[in-house]
Amino acid sequence: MTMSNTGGRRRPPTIHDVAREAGVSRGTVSRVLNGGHYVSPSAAEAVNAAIRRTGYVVNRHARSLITGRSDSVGFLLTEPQERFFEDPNFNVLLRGCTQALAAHDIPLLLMIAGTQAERRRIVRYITAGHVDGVLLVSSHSGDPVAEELRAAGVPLVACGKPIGLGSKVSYVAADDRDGARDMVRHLLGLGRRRVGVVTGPLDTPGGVERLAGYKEVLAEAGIGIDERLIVSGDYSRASGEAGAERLLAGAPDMDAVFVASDLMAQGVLTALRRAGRRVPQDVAVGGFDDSQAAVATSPGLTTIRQPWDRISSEMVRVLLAQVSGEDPATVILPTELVRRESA
Amino acid sequence: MTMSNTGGRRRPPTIHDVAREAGVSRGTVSRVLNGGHYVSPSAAEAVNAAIRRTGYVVNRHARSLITGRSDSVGFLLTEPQERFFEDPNFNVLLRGCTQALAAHDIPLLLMIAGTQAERRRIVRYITAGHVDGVLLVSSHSGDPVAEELRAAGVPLVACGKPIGLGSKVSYVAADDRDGARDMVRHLLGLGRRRVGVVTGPLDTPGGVERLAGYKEVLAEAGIGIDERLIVSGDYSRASGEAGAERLLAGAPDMDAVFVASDLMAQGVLTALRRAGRRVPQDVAVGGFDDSQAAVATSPGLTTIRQPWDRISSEMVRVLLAQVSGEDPATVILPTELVRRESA
DNA sequence: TTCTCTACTGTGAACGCTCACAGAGCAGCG
DNA sequence: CGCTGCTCTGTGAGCGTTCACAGTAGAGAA
Repeated sequence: MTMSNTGGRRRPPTIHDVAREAGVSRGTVSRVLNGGHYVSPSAAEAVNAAIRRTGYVVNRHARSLITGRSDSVGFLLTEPQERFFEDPNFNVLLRGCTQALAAHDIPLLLMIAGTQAERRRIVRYITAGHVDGVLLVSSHSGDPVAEELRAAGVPLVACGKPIGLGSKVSYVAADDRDGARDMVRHLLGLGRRRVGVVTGPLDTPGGVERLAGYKEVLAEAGIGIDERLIVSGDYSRASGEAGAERLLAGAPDMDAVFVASDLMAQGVLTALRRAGRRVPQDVAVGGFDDSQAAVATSPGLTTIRQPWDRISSEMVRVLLAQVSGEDPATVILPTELVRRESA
Repeated sequence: MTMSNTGGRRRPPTIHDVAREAGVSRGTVSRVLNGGHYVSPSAAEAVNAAIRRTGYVVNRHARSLITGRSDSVGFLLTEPQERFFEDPNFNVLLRGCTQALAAHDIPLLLMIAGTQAERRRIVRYITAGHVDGVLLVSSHSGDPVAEELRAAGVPLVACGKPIGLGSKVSYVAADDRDGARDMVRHLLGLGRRRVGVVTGPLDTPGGVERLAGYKEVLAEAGIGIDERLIVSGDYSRASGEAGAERLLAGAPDMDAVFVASDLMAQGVLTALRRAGRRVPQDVAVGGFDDSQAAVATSPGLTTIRQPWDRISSEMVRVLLAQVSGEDPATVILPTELVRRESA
C-alpha cells in the first residue's frame, strides 16, 4: 500500500468501476440508475450489489452536462431584508420546500436578491440553466425578477398570487378571502358589532383579498362599512401598533379587530395594552397566519392558520410538474380558524 | 426565421461561441475567465466584449466535471425541527452565510437532517463531493454527522464549539463566557444581589460557558453561589417559563435573572407577569442573543448581542480557506451589551 | 546571426455520464 | 426457413469545460 485514505479525499468510484465490478457495461449500469427499464433482473441485481460494495454515488455534474438538467431548484427570495428577518412563516415555508424536494433527491439553492446587483447576478445564474426551476417568494408583487424569469421560460412557482403576470405563472396560495370571512364571522359570533380591521399592503392580492372577506361578511350581516374602522399596514409589527392607535383614535368604541397578520397583531396587542383595553374582554383580536408569533403573545392569539406545510409541498409538486413539461397551474388551499384566548 | 425564442429555452452560448465571436481559441477564453494571466490585453478585451455580446455564462457542471470542485457549499442543519422553527437567530445566520458566499459567486445548498434516513442521504451526498465544504449548525453537539464528515475529509466549519471532535474541526463562536460576565456585572451594577440564572443545555459548550461567566462574576463580587438560583433550560420559550417558575418557588426574593437566550427570556417574562412581579422594578431580566425575540417583548429585553453578521462571514471565510487547503481554524468573536427596558 | 527567454496562443485529451444506435438472442408466425 | 418484433446489452460519441503541452513571435543577449 503506497497510498492511505487518511487526510486527502479519495477519488470516488465512477460508473465504470461499478460496471467492471458487476461484470456489465456502463450502459447497463446507467439504465439501472435511471429507472431500470430494459434490464434483466439478474443484471440489475449484480449492478445494485456492485453499487453497494463500491459505495458509488452518481456524479451529478457529469449527468447534468449531458442531460441539460441540473436536478436542483432555486428558492428565490426577493423580499427587502427586514421582512425576511421578521416573518416567522418564512422558516416553515423554507423547511417545507427543502423536505419536499429532498424526497425527490433534489437540492435547494437558496438565493436572496436584496440589491439590484444581486438581482442581476441571480437572474443570470438562473437563466444560464444552473437550476431547473425556481420557487419564488416575494410578497411585493409586480416583481421585475419574476417577469424576467417568466420571459426566459424558466419554470416558476410563486408563493401567493403575483400581480401583473397574467395567468402565465403558477402560484400556490391560501384562500385569503375565505380565511378572512371565517375570522370576521367568528368575531361577530362573539357578539361584537364594531369590528375594525388592520389590512395588509393593498398592492398585494393577499392584502386585498383579506379586506374583501371582511367587507363581505359585514355586508351579509347587515352591518355597514365604517371607514374609520379600516386602516392598512404592511404586515410588520410596527405597522400593527400604529394601526391600532389610529383605530382607537377614530373609533374608540371598537370592540373587535381583525388583523391581517399575526406579526401586526402583536403590535396591536401592545397598543391595546398601552391604551388600557383588555383583550379579549374589551377588544377581541383575531390574527392571520398562525405563525410562531401567535403563540408568543399573551393572551394567545386566535388566528387563521395558513397551511404552510401543504403550501410548500404543492409549490414543489407544481414546479416539478412544470419542469417535466406540464403547463403552469394555480392551487388555492383552504385555511382554518385556530381559537386561542384573544377572541 | 424558422425558430423563435418564445416558449422554449434556447441552448445557451458555450465557450466555443465566445471564442469564435472573439476570434481566439477556447483556451484563451478560459484563461480570461479564470484569472486572466498570460493573456494579452487586446485578447482579453476582445473576449470580454464577446462575452457581453453573447450573454455567455460559464457552464458550472462542465467546469466541475474537470476541476473536481463543485463551487458550492452546503448549509447543514441537524437540529431537531422544533428548534429550527423557533430560533430567531437562525434566519440571520442563514442570510449572512448566503450573502457572504454570494460575494464569491458560490451558491448555498440548504440541507436539513431531521430523521436518520435524511442524515444518511445527506452524508452520502456530501461525501460524494457534490459540495466543496459544509457550514454546520447543530447545537446538540457530539453530532455523528459532523464526525462522519470530518473523517471523510470534508472541509467543515461549525457554528459554535462542537464537543467531542477535538481541535480538528473549525468553528466560529461568540465569546459566551465574556458575554455572560458582562450581563451579570450589569445586573449587579443595578444594585441587584439575588441574581438567578436560567442556563442553556449543559451538554453544550455555550450553555456551560454562559453559566461559568455567571459564576465567575458572582465570585469576584464576593457573592456566594446559591443553587436555588440556578435552573437549566433548553433555549426554548417553554423551558424559560418553567425555569422562572422553579426559580420563584425556590428563591422568592430573587431580584434579577440572567437568561441564557432571548427566547427563554420571553418565557421568563410571561411567568414573572403571571406571578405579579414587575419587570424591571421587582425583577430585572437579562437575555442573550439580541434576536428578534428581544424586541418583540414588552418591556424590551436587555440582552447580549451575538454578532451574527460577523459570525456568518467568518464561517464562510474560514470554510473557503479550508477548501483551498488551509488548516482548520477557530474564531471567537466579542459580544456586546444592549440595554433596553428589562434591566 | 543564433540562441535563450518570456509572453502569449492554440490544440488534443480528459472529466463521468447519457443517449442513440447497432446488434445479439429468442420467440412467434407465416 | 426467413421475417418481424421483443427484450436486453455493449459501444462510440459527445456534453462544455480545464489542463498540459506544444508551438509561435518578439525581445534581448551573446
